[in-house]
Amino acid sequence: MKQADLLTRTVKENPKDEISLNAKLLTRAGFVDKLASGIYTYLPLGLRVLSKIENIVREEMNSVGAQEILMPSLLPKDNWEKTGRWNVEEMYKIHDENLGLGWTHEEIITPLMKKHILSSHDLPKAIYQIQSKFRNEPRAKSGILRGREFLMKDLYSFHNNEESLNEYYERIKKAYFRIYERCGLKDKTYLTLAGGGTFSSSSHEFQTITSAGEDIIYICKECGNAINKEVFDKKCSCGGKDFIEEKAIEVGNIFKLGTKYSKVFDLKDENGKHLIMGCYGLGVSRLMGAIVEVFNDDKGMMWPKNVAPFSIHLVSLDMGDNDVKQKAEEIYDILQNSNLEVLYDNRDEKTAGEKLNDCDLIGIPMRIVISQKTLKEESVEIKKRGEEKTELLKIKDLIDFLKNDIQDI
RNA sequence: CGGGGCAUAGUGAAACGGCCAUCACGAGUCCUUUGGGAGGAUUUAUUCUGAGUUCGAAUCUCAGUGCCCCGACCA
Repeated sequence: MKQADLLTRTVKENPKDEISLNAKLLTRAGFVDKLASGIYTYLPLGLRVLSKIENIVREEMNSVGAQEILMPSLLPKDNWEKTGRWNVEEMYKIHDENLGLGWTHEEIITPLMKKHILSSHDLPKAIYQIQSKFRNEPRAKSGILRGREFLMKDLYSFHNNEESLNEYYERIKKAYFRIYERCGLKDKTYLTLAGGGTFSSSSHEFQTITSAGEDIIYICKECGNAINKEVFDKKCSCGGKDFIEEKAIEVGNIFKLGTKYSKVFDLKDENGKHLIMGCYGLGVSRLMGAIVEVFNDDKGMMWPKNVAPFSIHLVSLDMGDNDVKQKAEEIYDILQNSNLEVLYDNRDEKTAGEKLNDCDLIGIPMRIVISQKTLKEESVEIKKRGEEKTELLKIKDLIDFLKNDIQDI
């Protein structure tokens, strides 16, 4: 992608109407645009990140045998009245229609499964979707961390015995940790015991430590897992004695639903036994916000390699110099042909300072600068985001270097 | 939903009830510039909406709307 053609440009000033760090940085760098409170457009750079996270989630869900579908967002009233969740605050309703916007999908997936799970031979099954959810939040806040419209992965599993559900529940825990690891959040994310809420006796949250978080968790020094405040206040269980209190943002939540919904919609096996369900949510757009909150410095964002909008930011200074310009174009073509994702700053009217500051703000993991100075040495300058160190590298060695080192970025 | 704050150009800010609403950045055109936000010339507004007070309102009053923050809420 040539930066001169990119839809968005960066801005120097923080938006007046955003306080949260993720909103400030994402807005200044042109990743998102706020349309209304808690409602954001994902612009080209932002969408690239969102899609990468989405694909990581998708791959990990597929790896535990879950099958992807896409359910509607516009949902008829009947199903919701059966579960008593039509007149809840979360639900946006369409005036004069018996339709509401989906904020969760048990009411849809459960009756849907009646058509496809015909006997215990069809079990277990795990079905998920990645879809925009709508929630009438009493207070949207913190940029893309808590929105009224947001992207969420919701997975539902169906079983005819506890062992099967428990086994799948544990597999999902592992899959979730692989997702957080691939997003660079492994060291910051804790499995957290949560209260049963309205649904069930067993639920876990995945909490990422950040001061932007809304929740308080207590991390057990002995087992490395955490307990949320609600549970902690009730009983200091888990055996451990030493806890560390941290602010955290909930980036995932898994539940054992039991038969709550299968009973309402009469979803059962051939023996007339109601199926047992599990439910596993993960906020994709919230995860993106959490990553920004964790990885940044005073100059901008610092994307982990797997979710970065591009893996290389190629910057050409001295665009007035034809030799530099020509060489930069050449390098860009070579990188493109090597299937590397490159944002190429080919803007000729921008000063060096502006271009380099944009690199820091946008936060692509590796920066390659070519200028009169480097060209004299037949080299380019390599710098990783977040490191001060720069090194000159002969242009002829560039591709080999990237092939070997791109994994380490 | 309770409490607080804010609303002026694309963005960020300034302006005592009184002259043509000012400045910076951005953007457009022309010229010069290029290793950490460069210089000159020129262009860039329905002061959120509606009512009211006043000779006169960006400024005061009332109502509405929107946004942010704290709390409550929250698969």
